[in-house]
Amino acid sequence: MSAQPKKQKKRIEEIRRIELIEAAYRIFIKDGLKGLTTTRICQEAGMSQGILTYYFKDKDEVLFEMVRHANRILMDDVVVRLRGAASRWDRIIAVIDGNFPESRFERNTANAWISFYAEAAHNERYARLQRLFYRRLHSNLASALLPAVERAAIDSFVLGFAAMLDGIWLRRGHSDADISLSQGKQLLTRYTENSLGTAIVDRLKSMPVAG
Amino acid sequence: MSAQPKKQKKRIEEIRRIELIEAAYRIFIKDGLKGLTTTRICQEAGMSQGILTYYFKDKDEVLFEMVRHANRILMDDVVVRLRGAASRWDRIIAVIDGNFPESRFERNTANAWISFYAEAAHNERYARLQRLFYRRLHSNLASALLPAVERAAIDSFVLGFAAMLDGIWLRRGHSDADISLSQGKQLLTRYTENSLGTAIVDRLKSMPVAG
DNA sequence: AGATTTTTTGTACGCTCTAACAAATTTTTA
DNA sequence: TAAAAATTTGTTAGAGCGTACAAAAAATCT
Repeated sequence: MSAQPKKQKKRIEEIRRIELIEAAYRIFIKDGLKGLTTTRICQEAGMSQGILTYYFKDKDEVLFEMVRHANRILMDDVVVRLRGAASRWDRIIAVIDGNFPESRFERNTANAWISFYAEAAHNERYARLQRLFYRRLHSNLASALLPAVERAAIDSFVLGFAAMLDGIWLRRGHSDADISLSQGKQLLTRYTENSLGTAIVDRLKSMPVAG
Repeated sequence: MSAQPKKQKKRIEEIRRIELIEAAYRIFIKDGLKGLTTTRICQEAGMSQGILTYYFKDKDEVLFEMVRHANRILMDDVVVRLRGAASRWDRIIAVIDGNFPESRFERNTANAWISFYAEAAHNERYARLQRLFYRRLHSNLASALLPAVERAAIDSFVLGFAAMLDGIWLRRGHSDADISLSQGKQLLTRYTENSLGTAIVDRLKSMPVAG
């Protein structure tokens, strides 16, 4: 067996896996975890049912990869914005804006993630992802605050920040009309300003990011 | 047909319905909506399977009544505290304390409600309940604020309040260790103080509730 | 009271959906 | 063209809901 076919095989396998993950993602956004059956995933991907367990151990593995995929889409947004941030305050705004992507802040996406949260209560793998997401948020915010705010205060601040963020998405799940993108951002920005106080906010605005 | 037997029938029917609803509630708190199968509900109630559709139209009706029952348990707490509130500020504290009942602020209960939120995305009856819950919260807070704060400001405040409240419960669903009861109350109290400002808070503290 | 009817309770079956697997078929590779 | 890989089709086993029906109990009637 030469290297060529082996590579080819690997390539096709990778392609199929990605196609299935993306198909699962589309269904996830449309109907949440509830709509995700093996049959529907394969159908959405334009393949026959049995193919799923050929490329994945089981359905759970697809869903797990799909959630990582879905999160990466959101996180890439944050990463790009963080790069463009000049001041430490801009970094916080980058986190806020990144967590409210124009094109994705809508009912279906919100509900999809809520269904993920609900599932995480019974699924340890999902729960671990959830913890990872939280640590990332904490780390992103801490990196903007750390020299100006002490650790304990940061922990408490992030706790409230995350709660407000999740709560806003939760409400968006009710209806697109209940809360708008700008209202969401405003609530989080105000929370941040109020929690930190004007003195620290002013300091953050004048502090460059380079360590 | 005399009135006596007819009355008797009504009574037994009501008893059985309540027994089933309470059984469903116990399972709901333990395992969320996911754990609620007809078989398990009847088993928990100490009855046989088929009984459920004799007293209810279908499973959905039991679940619907169960959610109302579950919400009433939480709301009674709020109502009692509201009665005991002397100042308008005390009414806000009553809403906060009532939404964090000592005995029920734990992982399982939180996750049960999250599973309800997830379901509401696809179930119009649940969605209507959700809206009702939100209106109640809005009304409770507005009745404490209305003379001192204008309508538009109240709407925005309640939006953030609800988001923070839901977000805190959501985090409690992750783990009992992530956030404590007192931390939760503190976050909401601080949010309220910061949003309204010390001037208004002071006014509310000195305003009696009697209209 | 004894028979008859109604109400209540318990059981069993059928239908649908789903995940996972196995066998058969097609396609690709050597 | 033979072997290997990729894909499809069909099967199996299990869970859950709802319904139909059987059994038991209670109420009513004569």
